[in-house]
Amino acid sequence: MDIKLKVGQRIKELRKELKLSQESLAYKAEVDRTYVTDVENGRRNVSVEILERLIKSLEVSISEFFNSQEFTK
Amino acid sequence: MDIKLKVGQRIKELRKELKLSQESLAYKAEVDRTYVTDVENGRRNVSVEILERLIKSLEVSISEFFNSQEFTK
DNA sequence: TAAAAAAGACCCTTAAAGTCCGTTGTACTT
DNA sequence: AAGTACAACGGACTTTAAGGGTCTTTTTTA
Repeated sequence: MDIKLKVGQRIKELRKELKLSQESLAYKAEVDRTYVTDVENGRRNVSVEILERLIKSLEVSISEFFNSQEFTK
Repeated sequence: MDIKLKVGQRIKELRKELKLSQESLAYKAEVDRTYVTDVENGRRNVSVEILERLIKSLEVSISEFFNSQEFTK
């Protein structure tokens, strides 16, 4: 599966766990609301700096973020 | 520390383990020769698609790549 | 079941990612 | 001292990520 989609799904999963809306995640990570939509739907090829901000906003470490089935090959 | 530098150092570390030159890693990952230098030195804000190609070329999974001290916070 | 909130889609800029050319420095080899 | 391999650096260029406006659709909740 496409890496962009894997990342998007993982973000959505963690966001749901925190019961955040896309808009409030966007606010925390200081990105545009519509950008979060696009990322979650695998339409954005996110850079590591933006990804780091999103992951921090989801209150997990980077290794935790990627320590998930879809990233273990 | 800057995420770009953490990523760069991790790439360099794994590349050395494989005894690859920057150029042959670039060739495997199908990125530009000069780009690998910049990434390793923390001067590039890599996108996830390019990062995935680099990680694959380093013969580890994405979770293994990030399962390293500097990414566990 | 209507209104509100959240998510998604489309389209358009511009700032930055990524490429390609060359050159330079260093270390090792012959 | 010339030749080779590797890493680093710079400038110019092309492509695309990031951001934003606005509208539509879906989901939630009163």
